[in-house]
Amino acid sequence: MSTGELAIGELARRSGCKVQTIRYYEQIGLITPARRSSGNQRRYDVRHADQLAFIRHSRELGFSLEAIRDLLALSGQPDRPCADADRIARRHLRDIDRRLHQLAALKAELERMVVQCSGGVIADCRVIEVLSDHSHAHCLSGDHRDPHEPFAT
Amino acid sequence: MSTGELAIGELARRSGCKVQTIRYYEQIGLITPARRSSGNQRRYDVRHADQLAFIRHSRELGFSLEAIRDLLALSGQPDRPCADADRIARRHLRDIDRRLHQLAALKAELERMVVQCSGGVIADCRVIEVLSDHSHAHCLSGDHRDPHEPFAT
DNA sequence: CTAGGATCTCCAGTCATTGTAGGTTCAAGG
DNA sequence: CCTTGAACCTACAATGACTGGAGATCCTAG
Repeated sequence: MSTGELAIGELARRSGCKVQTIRYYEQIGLITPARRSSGNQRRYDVRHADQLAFIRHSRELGFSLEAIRDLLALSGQPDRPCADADRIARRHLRDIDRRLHQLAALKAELERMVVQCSGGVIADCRVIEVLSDHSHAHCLSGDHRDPHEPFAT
Repeated sequence: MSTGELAIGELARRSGCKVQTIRYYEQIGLITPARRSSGNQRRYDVRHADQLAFIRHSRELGFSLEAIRDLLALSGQPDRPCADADRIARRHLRDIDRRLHQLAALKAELERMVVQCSGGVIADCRVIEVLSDHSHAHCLSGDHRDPHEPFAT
């Protein structure tokens, strides 16, 4: 097939998205549905590759799919003022900034914990002690993150 | 009731966890199950408040429930060496640090996007343009975050 | 005794995917 | 033409860490 059309696997390879993810994006209406082959397989063209590149880059920058949906709609209307896109980006920037401060505070506290750990037994361990501390007196800052924020480790 | 026992709502109020969250923690075996009243309601004592304080503080510091499970087990064995607790904390610190760098890079890119937006129309909007850029040529750093990381906005 | 707030269990939903099971299609090699 | 086997299809379950709701029960103050 050299019609210039891409199968989903090829699109996935080029865009860096997984096959499943592309199908998911179609399912939630984030991308326009693909044309189907006679055997019901998805066939894509270059517009889809661009859309996916846009989405992927936006995701890499931490935009939610909802924000990306707005941004995509915006990008399809070149004549409208860009205040909306700017507003979305600025709000996102504020969030990033807030998170950055939170993380910095957490890092400081963790570092103090770890540095002070004497390498002895649990009973004397600063790590456990700090975590156990009801009063949070060890914290330099009350700037703990919102418990709703998803995190890891 | 002045037996020193707490109902779940009182425990929630004191610990800052939501009632639902406490039940959830019990369900997944993170905290020891509460004694039940004759009418099947949960009754807590001070040990539970301590456990929850430990969990909450750990969550605030970004530890996962799995890490907290390990930490809790450790904290119950005061005679064992604290190397394990230290190792968990250090690994978490590395993660935080990595995330901090990623966020800083994202922030820089977003700031460039936003600053360059001329306030004109979408067609000239740098925000959209940067997001659309297939080549990622605008990025100062290739240090984009792992798309698996949960994020917002 | 009654009112109402607190609690109970069970289940569904969130977000952004990822993974699996079981079946179909496609393209190339024999 | 036929067979392989990789890639594709749909549909559904799972992840993590909760949150929220429905509908029933309990507890306590008045």
